[in-house]
Amino acid sequence: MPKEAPRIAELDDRKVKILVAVIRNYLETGEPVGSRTISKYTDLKLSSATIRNEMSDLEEMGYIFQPHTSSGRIPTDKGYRFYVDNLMSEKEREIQEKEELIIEKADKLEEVLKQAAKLLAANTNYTALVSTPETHRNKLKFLQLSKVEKDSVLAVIVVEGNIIKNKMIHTEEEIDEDTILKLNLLLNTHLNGLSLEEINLGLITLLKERAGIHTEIVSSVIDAVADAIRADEDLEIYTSGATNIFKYPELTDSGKATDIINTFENKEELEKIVNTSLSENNAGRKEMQVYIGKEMSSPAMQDCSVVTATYELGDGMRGTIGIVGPKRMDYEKAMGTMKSLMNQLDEIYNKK
Amino acid sequence: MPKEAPRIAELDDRKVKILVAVIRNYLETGEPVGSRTISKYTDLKLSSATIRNEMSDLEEMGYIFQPHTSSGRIPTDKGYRFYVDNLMSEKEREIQEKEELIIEKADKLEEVLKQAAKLLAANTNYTALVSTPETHRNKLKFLQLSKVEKDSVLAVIVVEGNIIKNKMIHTEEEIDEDTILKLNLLLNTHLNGLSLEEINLGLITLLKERAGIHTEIVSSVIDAVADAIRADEDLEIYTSGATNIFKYPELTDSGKATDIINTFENKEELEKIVNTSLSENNAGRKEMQVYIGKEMSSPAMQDCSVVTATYELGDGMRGTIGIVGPKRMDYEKAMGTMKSLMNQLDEIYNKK
DNA sequence: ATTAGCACTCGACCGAGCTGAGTGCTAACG
DNA sequence: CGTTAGCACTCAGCTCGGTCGAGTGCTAAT
Repeated sequence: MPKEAPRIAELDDRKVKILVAVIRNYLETGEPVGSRTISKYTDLKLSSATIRNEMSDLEEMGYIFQPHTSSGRIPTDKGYRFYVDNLMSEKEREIQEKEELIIEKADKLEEVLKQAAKLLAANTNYTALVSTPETHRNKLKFLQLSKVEKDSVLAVIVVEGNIIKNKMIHTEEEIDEDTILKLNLLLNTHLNGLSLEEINLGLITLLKERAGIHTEIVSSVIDAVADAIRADEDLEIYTSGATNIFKYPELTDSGKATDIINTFENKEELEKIVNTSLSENNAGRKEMQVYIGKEMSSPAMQDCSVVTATYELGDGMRGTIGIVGPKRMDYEKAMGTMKSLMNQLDEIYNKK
Repeated sequence: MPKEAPRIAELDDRKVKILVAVIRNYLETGEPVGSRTISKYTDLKLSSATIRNEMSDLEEMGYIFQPHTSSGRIPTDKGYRFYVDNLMSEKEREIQEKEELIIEKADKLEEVLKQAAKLLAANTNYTALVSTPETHRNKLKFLQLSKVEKDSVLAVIVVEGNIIKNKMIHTEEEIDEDTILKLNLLLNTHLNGLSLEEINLGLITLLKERAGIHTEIVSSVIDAVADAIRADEDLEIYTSGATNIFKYPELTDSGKATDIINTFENKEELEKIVNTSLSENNAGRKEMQVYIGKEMSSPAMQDCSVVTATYELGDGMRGTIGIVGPKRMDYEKAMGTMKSLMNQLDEIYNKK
């Protein structure tokens, strides 16, 4: 959704310098920045009056604006966008080298992700957001039914990437060991190696026909298994450091913070962000996305920016990691820390 | 931790009536209540002056206090305690009948609990808190190792209550099917029916000795299984409606809300609450506990009250459900809704 | 024992006035 | 012609004093 960055040509060198000065300053202080400040802050030797003229131009072009008449300027979304797209290479690299996040290798992916979120939040002072990977393109690796009790059968399903699913299936009547054995064979020969999304309703009915034995139980067990396989809607999203947003006054006032935290509690909104990030990444091949203010659909987020990245675990499972902060967040730092984290995840899961 | 309720005798009838009036009024309005208000609000025909005298007494006894000189009174923790312990039977019953929460039966316990939290929060306008049950006293019902790949074995463990645990075990060298079969037999004969806490280190070493085959792999596999069994520290706590606390001005100011929400993010503090509730319930046989302000250890919670209850799923698994709100929360309603919810959980899991 | 009355306290609210940061415009300057 | 100095103007934020009203404590009368 981020529009193509405006051609640099639109702004002459001096305007760019002034714009950067405004933005940098605002990022630091969080307060509107005036012409006088800039005439000192920058190396270009110009009086405040001149700066004022230039700023007036910049305002007309939509890069900055005044919150009220005769106060300093602050960047617009367009201003930030320009900054993010064109003007932040050196500083970022610098930070990235310094950052040293250390993820402890944990047994469960879930734990690692939670930890990653925590680290990210702690290191940036923004809110971190991590989604579990989508698995529906993954291939079935192992499937087994076991009789646990007279009337219950446990289905264990392992897909590539060692994601394990369980389903306890209650049966009306007792089901004998022999049938289970046959079912195991049947299911394995037909489903093994298929990706989860390939296992659809058509295939299942076909399977039932071939089953040979046509009792109710068998059919219902197969249904249950199919259910479990398809139930990959368990996309979880963890957040950490939600209260960090209270550190930024412009988000604290008038219930904005409440709205934002509510959004964090509400999966659907988060999913949108995660998903656009995933698809964007898929198309664009950029490793990180930045969404600024209105570039996000969610109304509660209009005063925020989000930096997202897509992580990829060897077996093609992809998930999203995000940092949510105020629009005046330190993009360099956020992106630097993010990159550093991605590198680590890479090391853990892909180098092996 | 809640102290024994003061004997009613300490307060004569009239004082009780006045105290109740103060509390009820404050619960509704959230503002200090004065003598004049009460002289109207109650049926006892007394002038404000008399009320003032009585209130002065009540203040001396520690049931109410003035936020600043010459403003109305608000209840102290002691006041609330008295109210909760002695004075709220009729209204509660009434509400409880009206409440109709409907939990959809879901496959996974986890989902049901999350849903319960959501319902609770939505219905009360407070924050809900649900812990997954502890399982360490549960008995092992089913254990199975399966070879998934050359170098990995999957352990599936089912305990009473149909809690399923998985552990993927990577082995250095390939392990043959035969060994797995033997291991399955070994583990099952020795561990089946034991409660998780009975499976300790001693037992495991004993088991290894009896194993007969003494290769490294076997030993490491057994260790991994034991690990998985003991790893019941995955006590999860879900919260819902965290931002509801913003609805109560006395919690919103001066970063209190932030502290509270932070506490919600932080498991350890929550665990404390959950655990005291569990043990309290164990001892006292009361179905619900109320903790008011300083009765909780967590400093961030000193301005809150919590209503907790312990749910019990057939197989002896117990967890805690809580409602967190301001001290001036509507205890009747909270307890009523809670009770109603517990009844439903009971129906789902215990009536079968 | 209860009540009416009175003086007093104190937070909340409101408007006035001041200040300082910042602007836009104009005229002068190199 | 771009740049600058100067000036009038705007406006948010702060402080100050005054008023208001709710509420109390105390005393004297019932």
